[in-house]
Amino acid sequence: MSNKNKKISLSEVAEAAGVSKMTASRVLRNEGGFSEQTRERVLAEVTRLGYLPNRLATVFSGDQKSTFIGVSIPDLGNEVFTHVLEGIDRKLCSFGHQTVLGMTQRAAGEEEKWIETVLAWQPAGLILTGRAHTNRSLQLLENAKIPVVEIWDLNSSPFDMCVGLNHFDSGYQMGRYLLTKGYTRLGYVGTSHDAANAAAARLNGFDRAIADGSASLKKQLLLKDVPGFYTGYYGIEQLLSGAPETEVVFFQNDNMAVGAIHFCEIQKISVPKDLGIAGWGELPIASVLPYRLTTMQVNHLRIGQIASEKLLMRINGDSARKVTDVGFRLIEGETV
Amino acid sequence: MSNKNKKISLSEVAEAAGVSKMTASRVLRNEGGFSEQTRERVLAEVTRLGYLPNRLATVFSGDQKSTFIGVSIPDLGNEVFTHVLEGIDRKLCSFGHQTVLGMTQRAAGEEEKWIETVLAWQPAGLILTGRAHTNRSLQLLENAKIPVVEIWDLNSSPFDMCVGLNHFDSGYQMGRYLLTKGYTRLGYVGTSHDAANAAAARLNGFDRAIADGSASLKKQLLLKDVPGFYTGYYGIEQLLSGAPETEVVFFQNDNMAVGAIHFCEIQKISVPKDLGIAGWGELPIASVLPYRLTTMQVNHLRIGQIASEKLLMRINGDSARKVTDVGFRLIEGETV
DNA sequence: TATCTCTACGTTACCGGTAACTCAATCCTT
DNA sequence: AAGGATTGAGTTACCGGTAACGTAGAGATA
Repeated sequence: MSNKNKKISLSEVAEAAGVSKMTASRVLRNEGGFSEQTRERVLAEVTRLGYLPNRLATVFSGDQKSTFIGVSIPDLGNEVFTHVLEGIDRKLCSFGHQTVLGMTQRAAGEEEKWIETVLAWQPAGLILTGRAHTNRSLQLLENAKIPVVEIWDLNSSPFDMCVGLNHFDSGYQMGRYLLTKGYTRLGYVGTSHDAANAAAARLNGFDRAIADGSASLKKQLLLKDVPGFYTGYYGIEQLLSGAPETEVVFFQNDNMAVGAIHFCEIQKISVPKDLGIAGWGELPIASVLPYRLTTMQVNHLRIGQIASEKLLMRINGDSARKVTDVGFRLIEGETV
Repeated sequence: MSNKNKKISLSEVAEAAGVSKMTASRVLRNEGGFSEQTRERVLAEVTRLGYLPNRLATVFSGDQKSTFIGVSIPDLGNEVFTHVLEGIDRKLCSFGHQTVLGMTQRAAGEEEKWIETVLAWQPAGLILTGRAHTNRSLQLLENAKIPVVEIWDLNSSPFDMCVGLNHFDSGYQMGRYLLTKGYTRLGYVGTSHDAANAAAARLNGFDRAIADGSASLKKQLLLKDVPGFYTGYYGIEQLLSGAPETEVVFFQNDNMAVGAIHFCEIQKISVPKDLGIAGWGELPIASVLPYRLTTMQVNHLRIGQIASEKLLMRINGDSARKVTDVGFRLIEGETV
């Protein structure tokens, strides 16, 4: 039945049906210009031979547009980005597009290499996490002439389009909030691993708020590890041993904050009486706590959905807003 | 500089360099048969024009093999599968392949549709989660003549290759373990949402162990929701209100188990004194607990890595074992 | 000097679809 | 009955690369 390693092409279907491949093509696209008899014969052969069209051919020849969308995210291990990716893929799928994944923050220059590879496949558009790109990356994007959405950190003058939130501002707001709570000796624990440098922007905002309020950032710790539960656990230990007078600590994300709370429980440090803890991102892990974690709410899924929507609009020739701010919301929990 | 919406092709590079496109092609592939002078002229034009090869053309013409790998996972919202996906993408990337993502378990028949779409792009191989496929899906895979790896649930006679663990056995072992701990009235809480039906297999195994031990499964609850923290929280509440005499509950995964423990804390139900709790999958969320959760350890990342390795071997013409069992390990925690 | 080989190219054909064009037979119109 | 429109096709060219083959000129060899 099936010839060795050779896929059935439209010509073979056409030949089997006794028509030219152009006629077969017309039948399959229901373009008209064929008789009912011919239609049935062609479709019968399609089924019998198990014919599947080769999208490579149509896209390559320029007759159809590609439906690939390249999506680069820093890290699947980071829960934050899997939510974003889920939002993206859901939306893209429902509009008949395919997500070509790239994890690009394991090594420097990885993004550039990935962009080059994926562009060679003629994608219809690109979604990139973060706003830092090499010059050559920008040149490649320029030449590609396809819509590009940068997500996560807001960029008032993006390469093309942008969806995210102002991480600096969210850090600043958290700083202001902690100051209004009466804290004067604040700490920060994060990692140097953050992909899009968004966490660094949050820290800068936090710093600025403290400077504006003339309090002091006693200690900031940047661990060389992934921003997870354990990093928070050991991070708080390390911070407190170096700066035991710290009154409140802002963490890179909720996972780390919850790790820190776990440490406090074991060490009988009362939260928030002895030490305040604030997280960022409103991750599911925080639901585990018997009280509400003070954190910053961000709608990750929505970032992905909006990014996809903008891209699809532009692919369809419509225009889309350059910058979309999804914002953030301070959750006044019970941990500060 | 850049012509409207038209990408630079090899012919244009060749023309600019004053050679035929064949010669330019030879230079780019470093195939030999050109002078140093010609090489320099061609490469200079490549840089100047920002030429990027069109992989669609070479793969389409059959001169090169595709480097796409289609990967279907049920749900990115389920942490378990993001770990598997991470393992897959890391390995594939490092061997120059691209992951084309598909989330296929939101609606029935979604997988079949996805397979058809992705096959049209001539992927080099496929990784599918789960072992249940429609007849037409199998027919499509048959015609495609590319390697396929089914992951997650073990299948002694897979379509092509298979990596995973025996979910039935893992449920059985958990059941046996709980019986040896002296429990006689056991419960189960899961969801009907489980993608690959692997959770159903675990429940069957659990059931069998209980039957073999002549204890009784008092109540099993299948919620119509995602298997997360909240589902566990409300699931245990519902189960206990219907069967308060239950002594121990096995959950579909750790997230649900931790949610249940949270409920117990609030209700002043002592774990494990008043109620035993067992999870499955050893997810990071369990690290939040001040004691070790009784659960089943599974190396998710490794499943993805092995699946990719087998696929890559077969793509390179080597043979690979049909079935790989990554196994599981009971973690005897402090919650039963 | 005639032939032979090697170098550095150029030419043609092909992959699998579709657009654009062509064309014969039939039907309709006045 | 002649001319025009419609129907149901077939033919050719093209997309961007590469394999396979062809070839002119230079240098080596007999």
